[in-house]
Amino acid sequence: MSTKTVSKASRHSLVERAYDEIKRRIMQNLYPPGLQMLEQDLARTLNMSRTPVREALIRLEKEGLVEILPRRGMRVVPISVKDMREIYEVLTCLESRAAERLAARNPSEDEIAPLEAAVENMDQALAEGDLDAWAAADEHFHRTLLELCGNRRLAGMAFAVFDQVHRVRMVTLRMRPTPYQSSLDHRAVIDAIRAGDGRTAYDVHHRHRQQAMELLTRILERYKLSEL
Amino acid sequence: MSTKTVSKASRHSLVERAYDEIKRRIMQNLYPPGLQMLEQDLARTLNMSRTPVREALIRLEKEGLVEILPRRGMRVVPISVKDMREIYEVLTCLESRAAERLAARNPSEDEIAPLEAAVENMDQALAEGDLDAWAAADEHFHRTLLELCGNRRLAGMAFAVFDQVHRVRMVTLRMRPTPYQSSLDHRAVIDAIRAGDGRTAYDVHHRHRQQAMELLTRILERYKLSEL
DNA sequence: GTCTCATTTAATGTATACGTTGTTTTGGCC
DNA sequence: GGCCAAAACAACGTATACATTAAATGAGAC
Repeated sequence: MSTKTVSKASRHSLVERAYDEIKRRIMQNLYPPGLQMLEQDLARTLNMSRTPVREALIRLEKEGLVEILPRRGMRVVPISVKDMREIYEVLTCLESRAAERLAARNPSEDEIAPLEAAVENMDQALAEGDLDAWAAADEHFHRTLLELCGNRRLAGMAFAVFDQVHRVRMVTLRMRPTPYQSSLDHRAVIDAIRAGDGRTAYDVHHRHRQQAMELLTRILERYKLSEL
Repeated sequence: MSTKTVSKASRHSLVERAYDEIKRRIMQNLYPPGLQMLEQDLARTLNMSRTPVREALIRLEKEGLVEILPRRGMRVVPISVKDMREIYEVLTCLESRAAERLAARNPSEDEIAPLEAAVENMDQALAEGDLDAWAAADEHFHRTLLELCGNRRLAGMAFAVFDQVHRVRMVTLRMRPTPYQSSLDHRAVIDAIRAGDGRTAYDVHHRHRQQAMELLTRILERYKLSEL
């Protein structure tokens, strides 16, 4: 395998490619929870040597997506109900705080626009019965909220746990009742942000996340999905 | 450098040694903020090849202690006032939630004992005028609170940011007024935990962290410590 | 003197080599 | 047939090799 074969305009490093690709496969459930794979096999699959794969795996382990098993390669971390609750608890804290913070710093209408747009997309997707589009728009709202909050560390940490439950959200998407409530909640948060009312933004979003967690918990238990 | 030279009962891997050692040097300010160092030099210093050093650096970067500068090695991340506020904001959220959670799950007296002991040590250290011992005991209280809270992810994330400000706490330790208030706050949290009063535990600890942040901010600004 | 561009240099990013060690398999014994 | 020890194997952890490329250097024009 000559290094010249990498001709394809890859201004990205191999580590980055390995990282992106493995992460994508995990998030899209191509590498399902519990899957074990050797460094060698990953390297072969990705058409590179073990070195960049190892470095990508270390990053993914720190993000909680993967577990490095000495001498047995890596394992895709499965999410139990308990894990899910842990993650949502963290998300609840951090995102609510983000909403509060954003309200407190009185953002311009331009900054709020993407939030508004995301909620519009959620409603439209629901009207069209396109659950995948709804999920994408909802995720976009949450991510934007975090990006706007002005605390990079807080946002980064929330993103990490968000990615950990992405798969669970996708799998359970069609097991939950139609999520009409979400855009109502989000609009209420936006209103509070516009009004500069941090307290309300915090409370509304906090309740929103809390309820999402309870819902997911019930679904996982009802469908006996002990590990995802 | 033969691999057999590693005779010294090191059941730890080299990556682990590199990680621990570099982290220690950063936290103890032997590698001060802003310091740049090449992988080569680190490897030479630690008496190992670049491979384990690189892997350790990736971990440290994910923890926010170090920045990997492509082709220029690593840099010890300096903490600005803004960073400090970001970190304390995250700590405030997460730790308060930990306190609330711990109160809610009604811990046994055995579990509470280490918290109690930590506060005792803080008081004793203050009585003896031993600020370093006070800082250690205070840190111990905060860490124990997180360990007991029952949410591993929450605790892990809080630990990470806690480590990021450790250096700042140490440097400013002797610039702040004698911290008599801390043990009062901590005892109030313990009382609330004992009473199963999550709300109070949350509020008291939240205020405690918030005030610590304001104090640190003022100190950094007064002493013109723009980056630590 | 300084600005530009080619050349050189140095450190990296990645591949490969290799010894170590945990695991599996084999063969012998009961 | 089942169990245990020893050998074979496999994968890793680490070291090393090497091509790449960003940065530094220097020559030449103005």
